Amino acid sequence: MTVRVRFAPSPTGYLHIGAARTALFNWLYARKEGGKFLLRVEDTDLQRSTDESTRSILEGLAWLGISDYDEEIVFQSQSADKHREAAARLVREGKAYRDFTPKGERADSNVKQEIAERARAQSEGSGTDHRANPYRDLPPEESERRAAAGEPYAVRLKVSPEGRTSFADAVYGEQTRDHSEIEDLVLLRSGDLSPLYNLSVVVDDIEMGITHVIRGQDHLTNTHKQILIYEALGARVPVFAHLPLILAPNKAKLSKRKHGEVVSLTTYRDRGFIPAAFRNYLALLGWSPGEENKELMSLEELKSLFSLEGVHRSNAVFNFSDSDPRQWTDQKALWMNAEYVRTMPLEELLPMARGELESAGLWRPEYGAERADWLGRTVELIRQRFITLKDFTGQGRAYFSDEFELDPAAVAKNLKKDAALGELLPALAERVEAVEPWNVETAEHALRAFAEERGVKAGLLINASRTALTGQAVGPSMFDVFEVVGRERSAARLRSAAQFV
RNA sequence: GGCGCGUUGGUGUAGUUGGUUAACACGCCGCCCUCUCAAGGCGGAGAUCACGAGUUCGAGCCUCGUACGCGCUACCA
Repeated sequence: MTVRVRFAPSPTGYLHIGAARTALFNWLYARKEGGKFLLRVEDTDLQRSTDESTRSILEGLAWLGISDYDEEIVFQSQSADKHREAAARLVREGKAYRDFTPKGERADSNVKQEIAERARAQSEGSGTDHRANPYRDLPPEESERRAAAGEPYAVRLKVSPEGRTSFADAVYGEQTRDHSEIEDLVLLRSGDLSPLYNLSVVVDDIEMGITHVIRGQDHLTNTHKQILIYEALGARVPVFAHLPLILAPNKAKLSKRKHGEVVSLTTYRDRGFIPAAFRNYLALLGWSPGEENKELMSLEELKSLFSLEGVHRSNAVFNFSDSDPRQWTDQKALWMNAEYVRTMPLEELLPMARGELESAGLWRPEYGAERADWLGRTVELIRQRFITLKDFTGQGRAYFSDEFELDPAAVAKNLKKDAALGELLPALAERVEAVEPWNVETAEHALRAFAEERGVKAGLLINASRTALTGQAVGPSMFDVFEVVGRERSAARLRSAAQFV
């Protein structure tokens, strides 16, 4: 039997990293097993679902490299009739029943509290009897009659009072639950008979032939209910694999509302992350290849090493700080991105650098033509100390534009350090202009000779030059910078920097 | 409240028939390199493997209990 998995996001906002990780694991599993990866948009919540969310989720997945769905995308809202039919069938077969209890109002805000309070109240009394519904054993004819008369009803699954349901989770192992703990869950809402989540997923998963359900651990304890639906429907129960949750630094569940942008996948794209790097990082949240504990993995390695056995059971903390901009997201994610930036094949990085330059208005046609070699050399040089793609237009701006700001701290450190620089810099500029040919060696020779003549340390001029030419206090080896920036531009920048001394 | 799941340095993880000083990565500190900062190399701090019992010659690995965390419990998804 070929493996068929699906990723089933609900389009009620952007794709957050937890969901992205779920998608990634599903996809890796499918690719590893030579199976099919499907996508189903769970847009049954009409109020909250938007097309824009769907687009943004698809976009996020594509950014991660996941756009090769093996079949057409399924939109759950279009299958509502099927879900209703399934419920109707269960009623006919006596496996579900109509509940004519008037629909109670529920305050959406404090549901959890309400549940706890209700439970407490019940346990003080006779205990919880999930089978106490007066309509559970209504004769079929009467049920039909009342329904035909237009009396509103909900449809509930008739869970057998005896016994227990269990399944072997591929990650968490054997999971057993007694039926006394499972209520007769509602399948269809009263009134409009719209299907509820548990019914919809099961019917859709059956319809799509899903063999392995890989999803967040927050679904773990609902799985028994869903298995009951599978069984009532006479369908084969898939393999379930639940994934540990990704938590915020305070160990709370990662939420869009509380944690905002850091948890949105598109943030990483927008802030200059490399898809392969972030994918690599994400894969390590809750999974490891074991053995050597290898971390840097290419897509091919990820595909071949991934296994459900390597998924572990405890929740992972996604570490970030909203007070420290240097740790705006997980440090390891940042490190990994930097690692990719400086070690990935240059020809793969170049298009990304180009994209950054273009969006900052710094791209020039000659970079793609006669200056292509220069661009390659420059990118190779500066990428060594970059962390994200944004650095190409941030701290790397001076390599591509004459309009750049001098970092005040760098000015203080390297230019205001010695008043003599006010005179030295223009003189150095003059010397620079006379160098022929212009390359790393000749630039170095010229500067060192000049320093010796003037009786100053070369370091003074080197550091001053760095700030003059790049606006920064830090950067690549200065003579490489001289070469890449060019003789005339170097001279001009040395002259204009004198005013800051 | 009930039920479930989890707990290895600050974080991500390895540790798969129980067997000497608990491994790797990020982060942190120091040294080397050096024109700066990274990278790289070397070294270091940091874990009584949540806690308490038990089984055993021997437990991070097995059993039980406790604590803490998280999740589910809804005519939300």
